Amino acid sequence: MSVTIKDVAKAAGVSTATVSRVLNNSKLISPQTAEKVRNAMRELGYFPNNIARSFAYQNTCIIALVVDIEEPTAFNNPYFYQIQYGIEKYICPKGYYLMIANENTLNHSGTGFSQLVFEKRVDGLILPVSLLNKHLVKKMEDQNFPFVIIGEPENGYDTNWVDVNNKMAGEISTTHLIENQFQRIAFVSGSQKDLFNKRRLEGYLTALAKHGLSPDPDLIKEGAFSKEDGYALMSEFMGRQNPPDAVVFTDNLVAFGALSAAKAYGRRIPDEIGIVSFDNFPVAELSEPPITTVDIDLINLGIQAASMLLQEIQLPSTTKQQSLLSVRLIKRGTSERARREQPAPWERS
Amino acid sequence: MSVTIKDVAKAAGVSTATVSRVLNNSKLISPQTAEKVRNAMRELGYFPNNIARSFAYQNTCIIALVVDIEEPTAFNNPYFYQIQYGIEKYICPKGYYLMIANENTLNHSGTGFSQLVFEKRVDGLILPVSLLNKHLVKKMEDQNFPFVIIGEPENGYDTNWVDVNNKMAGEISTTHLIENQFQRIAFVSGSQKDLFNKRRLEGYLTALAKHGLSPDPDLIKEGAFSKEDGYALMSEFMGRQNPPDAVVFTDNLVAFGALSAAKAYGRRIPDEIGIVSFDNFPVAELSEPPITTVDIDLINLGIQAASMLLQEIQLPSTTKQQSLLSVRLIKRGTSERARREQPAPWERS
DNA sequence: CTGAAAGCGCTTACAG
DNA sequence: CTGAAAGCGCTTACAG
Repeated sequence: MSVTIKDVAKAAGVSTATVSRVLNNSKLISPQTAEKVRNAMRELGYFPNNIARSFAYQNTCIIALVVDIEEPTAFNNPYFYQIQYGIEKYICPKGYYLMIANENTLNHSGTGFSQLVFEKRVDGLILPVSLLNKHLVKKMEDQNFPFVIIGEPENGYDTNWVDVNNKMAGEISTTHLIENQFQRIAFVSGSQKDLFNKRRLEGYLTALAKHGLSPDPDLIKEGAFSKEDGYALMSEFMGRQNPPDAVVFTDNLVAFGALSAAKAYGRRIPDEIGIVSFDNFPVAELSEPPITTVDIDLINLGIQAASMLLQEIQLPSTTKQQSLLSVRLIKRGTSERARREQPAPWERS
Repeated sequence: MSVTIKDVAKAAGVSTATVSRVLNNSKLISPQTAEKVRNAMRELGYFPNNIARSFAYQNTCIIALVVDIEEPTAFNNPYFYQIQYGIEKYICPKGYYLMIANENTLNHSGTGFSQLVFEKRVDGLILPVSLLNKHLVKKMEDQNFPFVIIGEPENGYDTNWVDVNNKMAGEISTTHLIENQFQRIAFVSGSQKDLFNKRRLEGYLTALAKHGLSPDPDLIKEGAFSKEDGYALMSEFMGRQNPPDAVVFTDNLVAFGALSAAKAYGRRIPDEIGIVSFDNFPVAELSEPPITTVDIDLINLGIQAASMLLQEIQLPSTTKQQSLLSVRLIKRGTSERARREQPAPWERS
């Protein structure tokens, strides 16, 4: 059907081995021969058949990102997609391609993502920690199959993983509020069953401790997931005898709802209530005032995961790697109190 | 290295052809033999090597979605990702896998996505209309390479494509405002160089015409892309002698900004100004009041594209298909005027 | 119903 | 520097 290495060999008057060597830029080939072969390729419109090449090498140069998405609300969270973008961006210039597999659909039609591994459809896997189950990992390790986990596993499980520094996120957000003279800082997270939320809480507690503030259990809440949860929680806070004067939220939408509540109750932001949240999307910049957030660079997280995986594919090692990415605070209107009415003369720009 | 069909054949005391037939559920095989072979597979822990299978069939059972994303703002738009989800969901149960290729990164490292085609890395392609250039399409057509375009091409270009019914979107949103007794309805879109914006405008004009309203050029604006654009435009509208009493926006964020402006100017929504927008994400539900939108089912768009592509792969045809998906209006607080103070008795629930 | 053999299009160790 | 040949692990037309 299409032009093969054989046709090129015949046209150039050389063997297929020589054509193959030209394809692979082998140093053994004389410039004249290479030239001749390349001309033949051009004339015939030859393209190497990657399927055959894969077969000879027994690899695919494909890695898969396994995701775990149930429609439709997951699309409000671009989490996986930024990671995906980072991965693709990193691997493409290195000659690798990205396959996307959704564990939910895979499971409906087979044995889940392990088929990708055992049938040699991909050279490596990046998967969220939520899909890490010991049975499967055991199998992959037995095969020396390269994989990287996104998200820190529980119990210091020894495997390749990358994560953002959630403790740092909790710490810098809290410290920022403390530096803005907030005194009673509450902490509102999702489920404390999730390790990343535990880490964030640790960071919050560390920041308080470093500044000699003692934590108040009444100010630590978990299980908030929606705008409505945020609204309800903030309302509850404001109804108290001794309410917090600032809140760290681990979720953007929750913070958005809380901000609405604070405004509805007539509180001035940030003078009377300070708010800091995590993640920069979707609403941090849209609210009035815009919300100070800990920005998490998920594109970079993807890049790190991909880099770790390709390294593992190219030179397998028994030593596992872990990588924790730092985060940075984007200061916006919900947290920065004016400390004096006028800047000092030397501070004017 | 790993277990092959040969090992299974030896263990089961049959030929490799027989093992292969069992793998493919051939009807020719006697139940007893099949049983024997399956047992051997189980004992040896055999998995078919998909690379070899691909090689024999000369296909990969992979299709690629080519996207066209530049970081980082594109992540605020989940457009591609919902489509991606729909595609994956459709193809996975049919034994196909999804590859993601970003034209931007591909171009940096080679000849763009055409390498996917010519090197036989994928069996088919789904690509956005923005990447349709005649040179490439010509090549793919010459090869009978299956592909589907997302988005209606200009000039009725004859190829397989899917799109949402943008004209319908423009029409139902405008009609909805008319039915709520709005009289001077403005239309604000992105660039009218984009066909989908032209189609939306057509729909708007059609709705006006059907209700005997004549369009006013002063009320038709293009080139709005951000929250800030929306704010500025709405402010400008409200400063006029004869301002619009409602606006159709083709972009969510623009509508969000416009809504802020209207509120800042003390207008009551929807009594004094009606607003309808397109797309349901990210802000339509978050604003106060929430914005009435035309919901575009991008997951379904992905499913339709995938379905069309697999059909093309499985039974190639010279006839091209086009598919236009209908849209529906989600009525929210920015458009529905109370027509009477009290519902009629028979309407009370 | 089953097997021997050719074939899918490359790569590469070996020989020269 | 180049070529003949074996090999990567399946599938399938052909013969029986």
